[in-house]
Amino acid sequence: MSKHQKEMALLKEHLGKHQLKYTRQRELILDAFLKQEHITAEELYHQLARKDPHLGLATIYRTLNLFCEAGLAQARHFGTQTQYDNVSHKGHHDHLICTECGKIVEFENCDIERLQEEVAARNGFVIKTHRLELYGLCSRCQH
Amino acid sequence: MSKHQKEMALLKEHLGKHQLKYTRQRELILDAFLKQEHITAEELYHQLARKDPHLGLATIYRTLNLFCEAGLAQARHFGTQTQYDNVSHKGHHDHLICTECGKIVEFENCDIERLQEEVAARNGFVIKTHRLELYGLCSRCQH
DNA sequence: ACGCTAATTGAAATGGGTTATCAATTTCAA
DNA sequence: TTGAAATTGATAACCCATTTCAATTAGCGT
Ligand SMILES: [Mn+2]
Ligand SMILES: [Mn+2]
Ligand SMILES: [Zn+2]
Ligand SMILES: [Zn+2]
Repeated sequence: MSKHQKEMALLKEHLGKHQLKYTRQRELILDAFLKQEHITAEELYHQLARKDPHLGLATIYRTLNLFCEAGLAQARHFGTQTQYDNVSHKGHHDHLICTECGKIVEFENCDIERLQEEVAARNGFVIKTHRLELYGLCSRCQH
Repeated sequence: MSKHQKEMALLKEHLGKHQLKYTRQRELILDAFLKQEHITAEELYHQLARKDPHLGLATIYRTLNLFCEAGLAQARHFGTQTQYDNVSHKGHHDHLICTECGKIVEFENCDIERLQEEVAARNGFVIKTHRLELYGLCSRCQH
């Protein structure tokens, strides 16, 4: 029995509802994707090149977008590329980014998260996702 | 005396500090930019095409990036394009975005801003800018 | 005012990430 | 098993933004 029973079931449910097919490529990509917390299409492409050198980059993109629609993944534009977050990993975090050297620090702050919910509620919104990025200079680049 | 005395002074200060020049094009773009709350490079390009049909799009991009460095503007990737916010117009604000109907609510929350500073300080960063976007469903789209 | 040098410009080419196209292949329900 | 419909991989197209480069211009020292 596979380790990712639940996610595979979720995907197959989505496929069934939309007359989509469960292909060898989708299985391959799903397996690789679920091992990650978050990954880009290019990274996944290079990882999978070993298992199947003929797997196309377009298929990776198509499949990751499919995962988003099925609720398995969540796209997050980061810098120039798109990160696809594995929703089944619970580790939400935000980012501190040094505009000088590119250093990135991940952080989590539940007070901020709570205040975001309050702001949303005050405006009648229900938040599904969010992005918080702080740009500045790291300690090394301040001099 | 121009209406945008303060912003022009800020720009000229930045130019002086970096051996940059005050050109006809930069003056033209500054005037048009300061009339907006936020605008894309393409929009500005079309607006200014009437005043100077030879003004190049590359110059618009270069100048808007210059404005960002001088602190007059703030770039915000929104949808597929980049919005350049006029900092003097509204001051800083963040966004609540409905993923269903596209409704956008601007908000400001100084508690969140303060906590951001704390997170940054704890990691040795000095924040220059940030972006906070909350995606979800507005009250109308929740049904 | 003049001349020099470095910054700036416009037009066009280039870039990077993503999506569209399309003929060949594969899935899966009948 | 069969065949319509979905999928695939290779590649072209996209789109916004940046880079290139020769010609022009700004602005300092004289
Ligand atoms: Mn967060
Ligand atoms: Mn803010
Ligand atoms: Zn740094
Ligand atoms: Zn809505």
